[in-house]
Amino acid sequence: MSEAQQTTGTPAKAAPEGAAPADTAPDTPPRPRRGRPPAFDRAEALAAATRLFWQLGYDATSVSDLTTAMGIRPGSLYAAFGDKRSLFEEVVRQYGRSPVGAFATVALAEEPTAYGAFARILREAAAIYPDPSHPAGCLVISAATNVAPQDAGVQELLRELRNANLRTFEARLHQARQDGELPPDADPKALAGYLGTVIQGMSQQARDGATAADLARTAELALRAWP
Amino acid sequence: MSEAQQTTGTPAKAAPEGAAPADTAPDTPPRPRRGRPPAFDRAEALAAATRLFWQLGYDATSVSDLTTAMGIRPGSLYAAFGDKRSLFEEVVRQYGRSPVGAFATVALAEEPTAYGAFARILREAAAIYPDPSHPAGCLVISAATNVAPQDAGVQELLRELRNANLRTFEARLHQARQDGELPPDADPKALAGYLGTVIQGMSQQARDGATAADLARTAELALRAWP
DNA sequence: ATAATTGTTGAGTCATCGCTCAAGAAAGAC
DNA sequence: GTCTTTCTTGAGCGATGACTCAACAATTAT
Repeated sequence: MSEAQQTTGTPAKAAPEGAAPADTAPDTPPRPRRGRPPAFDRAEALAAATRLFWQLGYDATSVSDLTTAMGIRPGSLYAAFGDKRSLFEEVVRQYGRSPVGAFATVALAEEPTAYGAFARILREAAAIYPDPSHPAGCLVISAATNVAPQDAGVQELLRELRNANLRTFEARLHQARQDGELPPDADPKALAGYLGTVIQGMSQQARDGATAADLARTAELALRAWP
Repeated sequence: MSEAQQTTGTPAKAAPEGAAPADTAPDTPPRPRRGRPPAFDRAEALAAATRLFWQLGYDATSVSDLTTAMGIRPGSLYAAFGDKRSLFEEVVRQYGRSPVGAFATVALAEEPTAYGAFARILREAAAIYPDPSHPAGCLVISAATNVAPQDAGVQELLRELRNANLRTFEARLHQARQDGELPPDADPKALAGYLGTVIQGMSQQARDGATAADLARTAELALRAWP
């Protein structure tokens, strides 16, 4: 929810409008803009930045890396995205709306039972995390684990997203207990913590070279703990 | 096993003898050294470096951070430990010999059954990872997840340690199946991957604020998947 | 046309990075 | 004592970090 916020004391002129206040228009309305048009595709540049942050993490990705991968000069980057931190936040927002970043939310919304939802989440994680079409693992889990103290806010941002996911898991499991899908002595918070632990572990395993088959076996074993 | 190795092309003069070729003498033999004695306690300095790397990770820990925490000047650090990379490798070696870093190896050596060993490992991880007497989680798991490309070797070092642990797990489980402790259709590699996944996830959870009680419940749930 | 607006460019800012080195200080050897 | 060895010190190295800015280019508005 938090917006841009400059690191230095400059009077905040960056991040003109981007994709945040899209209101009710989901796609770019063909309104002709005023000045010189951008020479690069904003979505493509954002995707390139996403790949870099996903693979290297926030701190290890330099602005020089970013401008090279995005095919633009620093001035364009700062004019279009604010600063490095704002760019990262936009990357995280977009990742959360992408299929790869939202598969858990989608499964929770679509599956009628809690078991069905979490079984699907674990099995899809096993397929998605090692998928070679993108960097291994989950960006939210692994892109800001080692950060310098001055970038602690970035670490906190992702940590809060992870813990919010845990609370969503817990709420769904609480509902399942009320529905009688889980026994009355089941512990929603404990089960949510366990499932979150397995998911985060699977992301790390994928980054360490585990294959989709490896993770699929892990997912099936993990599901045997279901009450 | 690899020793020092300079990053730049200088003819390698660093890391005089440190603690590596300790031969058969486990403690420092009281042999009086020749020149000016060091003005700092090497073990204490190493412990301070360990805390920093453990908390921030390799890249996010600067040499300036290190010298401040260790109470020495850069020249002393480089004379005593080689370069930043060698210092980190020594930190990792010492961590692997410490109680906190070796609890899994100890449990595997001491427990007669595989189940006993892995149940103890999960329960001890639940107690150790969030212990406030040191940084949260496991240094080997979390100290080199986001590293710049030029430090990829550090990432590879810890990754290899993690994968070696997985192979140790797998060997112990293979033995358990041969002993009849596990059913003939049990899959040692899959089970090792699952247990490693849970352990790595618990480390991340501890870094995200999970308490010892939280992780203890996770450990018990994880053990329910045992064949 | 001219003005206003927006984007790009390339050179450049200051801070910090890992790291080095000559000079001096503290010990044992002689 | 003097010599040799080892460690500490403080200044400083080149490279890279995130970031800025004046000048120019490309578009719409009038």
